[in-house]
Amino acid sequence: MAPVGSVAFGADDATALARGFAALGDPVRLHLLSLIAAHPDDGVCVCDLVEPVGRSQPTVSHHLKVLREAGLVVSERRGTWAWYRPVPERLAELRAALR
Amino acid sequence: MAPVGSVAFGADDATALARGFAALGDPVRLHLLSLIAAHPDDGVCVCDLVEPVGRSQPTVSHHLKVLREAGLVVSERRGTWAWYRPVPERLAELRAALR
DNA sequence: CTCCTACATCGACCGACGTCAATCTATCCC
DNA sequence: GGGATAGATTGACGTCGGTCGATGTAGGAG
Repeated sequence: MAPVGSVAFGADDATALARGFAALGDPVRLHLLSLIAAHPDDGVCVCDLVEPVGRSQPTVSHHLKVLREAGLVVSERRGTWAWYRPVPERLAELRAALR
Repeated sequence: MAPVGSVAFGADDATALARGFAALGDPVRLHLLSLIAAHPDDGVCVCDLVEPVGRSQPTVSHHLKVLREAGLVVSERRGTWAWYRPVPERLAELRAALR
């Protein structure tokens, strides 16, 4: 992925990157991501995310969807519960763009 | 600044970080920043930014203001023209948060 | 099958955002 | 001063995004 400092900067790259950064551009989502990234291996149950961020369950679900569609996290169903894990490659991708 | 993966994640930190990432969450601003960051030393004249991004002059001015208020760039007047330079420390700050 | 729980989706509200035309401000040149 | 140019600001418009209550869906327990 082309870094921000690159002279050549395609519109496609910009859109893809912007999508990722936009997902990080909300305090609640940043908080959610920090909670999820704190458990990279086993992941985190959604039931443990609602209370810490102080938002309603639908709102949390909405933000998780944004993070999912931005490729920053992945979800997995374990019985009744949904578990979320971070996608470190995507984080590295965005980090690499900030050079 | 606390990384995303940190357990302790203050609301203030989250807001400050989100502000920065939100500024990066738009293709036009990402494009502008890439053009500005391509000349870290002398900076770039606004007159050389309008045409490449394909937006009106007021729109470009608006996006530059967002980047400025997010701390990602600084502006300086040189006679009739305004020159913008990147703030690498701020970029590093955001990059460091993505760990 | 029925009830309960966990999570997603829907609908609505409202404020924020991207965009441009028009205008204002400041600087330069004559 | 007067005119020209660069850039910021304003105002308006349409869209997007965050939020919640209500509802839908799927799995577990009995």
